[in-house]
Amino acid sequence: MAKRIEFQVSATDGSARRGEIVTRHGTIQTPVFMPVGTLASVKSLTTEQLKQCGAAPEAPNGPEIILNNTYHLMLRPGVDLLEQLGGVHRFMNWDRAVLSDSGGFQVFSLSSIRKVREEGVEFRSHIDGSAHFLSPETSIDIQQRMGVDIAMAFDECPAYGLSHAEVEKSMEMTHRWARRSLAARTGESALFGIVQGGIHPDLRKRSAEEIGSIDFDGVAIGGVSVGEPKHEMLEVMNVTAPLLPADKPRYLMGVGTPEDLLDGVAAGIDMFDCVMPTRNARNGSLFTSLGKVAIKNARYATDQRPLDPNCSCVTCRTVSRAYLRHLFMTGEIAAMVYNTIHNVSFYLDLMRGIRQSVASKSLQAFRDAFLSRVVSGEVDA
RNA sequence: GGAGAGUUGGCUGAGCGGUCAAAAGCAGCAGACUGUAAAUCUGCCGGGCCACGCCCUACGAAGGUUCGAAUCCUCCACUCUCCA
Repeated sequence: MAKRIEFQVSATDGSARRGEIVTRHGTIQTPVFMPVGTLASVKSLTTEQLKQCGAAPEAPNGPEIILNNTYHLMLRPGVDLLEQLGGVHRFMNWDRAVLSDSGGFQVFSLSSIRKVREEGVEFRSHIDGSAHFLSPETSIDIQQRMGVDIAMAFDECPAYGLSHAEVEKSMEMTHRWARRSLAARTGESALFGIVQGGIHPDLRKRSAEEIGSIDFDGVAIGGVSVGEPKHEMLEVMNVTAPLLPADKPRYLMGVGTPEDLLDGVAAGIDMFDCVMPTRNARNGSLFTSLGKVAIKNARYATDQRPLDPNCSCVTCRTVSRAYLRHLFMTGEIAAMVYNTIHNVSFYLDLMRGIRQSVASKSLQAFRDAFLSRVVSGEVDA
């Protein structure tokens, strides 16, 4: 069988890497941000609208890869149906790459309705209470049957605040699950392992060595963005990233803010995903080149300027802040559409800028310029 | 003309002698959101202040009963329903 993905680094800037990942559904320029489409949908956008995100009018727009979620799709519409309908790509008319989360995050986020055992995790459906089981074997099976380009090993994402001993125990199980996940992989999906270890540097080191020694197609840092303080997340990232294999993509799961992305790339991360641009968009919190805009704020009621003067997404090209505020305040669906288009575009544009700056060895300058603009507070100027 | 019901903070609407500056919802103002149980959640929401407590003005208007009234009585104004 041909390699499931090919990863190549074309340039570096310090620890930062500029590269690309070739998949069966197109090539991904890295470092990359992957919008989250949990239920085979980037919330509030049609697949066509998603492809219109991003600012470069001449270039192919839209993300080159998105996420979906094993647990959520397993419940609805169910993997049998997805398989019967030709997989997630065909299902949502998406011809670019898809990475699926294994359900490991739901071990954390749905902790109140699940039971973890060595064999796997028993979930009670958050929809109807019915029992569902995910293990390394069943998770990988589902991900493969969905036809994703990149599957994730099934891991246990531990909560923040557990003791060293508890995190260690969890991590060791995640390591066993990692080997079981790889053993279960039989299809064409690439498979990434996930490093755990909480906020403990010694555990992160052990986990990076263990996961890095397994024949995965890429390695992820999991277990962050679970409520820990920012500096803890950065420390985990900075301790772990350098220990990961240099010839595989490195994926920081669930991160993050624009600043986090800059820090992550600087630490040598190649892939990110986060619900922040999409969720915040629906909640009226918009990222701009000049800082955050809470579009519901009264001061935008008569503001006829574009949301972000430096953005050329559909939203910023066509409507005013005043209109966006009106749509948001009145609960119009279009508010979420416009807001999501912008936030996703902003993230894609940010990553494009980051990639260019790594290629030209100017990431630090790019970062400084970006942050000085964002903190200057000129959104309302 | 007759009988009855009602008038509460921007709106709807609880309260029916003290624990009421007055429930709840909405609207409004602000904040949060990091591998999505999120178009969600949280806080504020009469005014003032040397502000975790105090003062002022408040439940249609005016009088009254009472130690104490949004709550009881009198009268006035207005609104609504039904019967002629």
